[in-house]
Amino acid sequence: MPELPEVEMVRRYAEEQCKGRTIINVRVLDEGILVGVSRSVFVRSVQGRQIIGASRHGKQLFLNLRKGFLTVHLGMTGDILMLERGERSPSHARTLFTFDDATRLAYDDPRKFGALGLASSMADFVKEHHLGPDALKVSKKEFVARAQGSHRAIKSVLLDQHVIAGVGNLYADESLFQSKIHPLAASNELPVEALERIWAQVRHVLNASIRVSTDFQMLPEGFLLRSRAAGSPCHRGNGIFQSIKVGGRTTIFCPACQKLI
DNA sequence: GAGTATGTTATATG
DNA sequence: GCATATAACATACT
Repeated sequence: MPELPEVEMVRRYAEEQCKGRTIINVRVLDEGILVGVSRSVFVRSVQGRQIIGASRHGKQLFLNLRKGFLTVHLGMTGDILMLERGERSPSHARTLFTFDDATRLAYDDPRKFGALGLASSMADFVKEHHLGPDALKVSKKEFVARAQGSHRAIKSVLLDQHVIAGVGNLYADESLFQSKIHPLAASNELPVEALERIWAQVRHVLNASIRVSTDFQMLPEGFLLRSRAAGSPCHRGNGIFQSIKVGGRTTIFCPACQKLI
């Protein structure tokens, strides 16, 4: 599911569905999903609290409680969904929250890479986890400065949540494709102009995806994500999309459009 | 069975 | 200690 645009969709859903509701019961079905907090402290801190909103920093989601924050990271396969009264919980539900009106919220996560926890403030959480600024909020100047601080491949830098928070494997490929930059280009060797282009494309790509509710098929023509597959032709003409590994992650790019500088 | 998957982090290495 | 690279986590699907 989850890179910044997908998490933003979940945030909106959570806010729509949960705002104003009070959690009266918590069932932790799989304790492994709790991070940095014991089951008893988690339950005690959440039970009886009202949800007053939902926030996001990069891929990290926060349910704003009347006091404190319930932190949610969706990992690879996490999702949240509201259950109507009596509705069966999904097969990989890891935690169930019951509200005062008997509806329930399920945290579902087959692969269990996600995490639930507590934080006293978003700033605290961001600091503690050394997260970089949100990919949609970072200024051009700060992005360039941060990218210049690493000699790794630019794609690895985009994926590093300590540099900026929110870009994952798919949107990193898309942003570099739109910027016409090779994923293996050394971050600190890219001209400032190229880094500025990447900054602009990261926001463009993330915003475009949010605009279509992360339905890739609804993206405008010319987006790699509409058909991200090695061997398929680049719509710009010459190239054939190629697959390589960068930092252990599958990377699709067009060798004709994205030349190594 | 092998290979792959939208993420993070502990561990290894230089 | 720092920057970087890699393995490991758990499950489903092709």
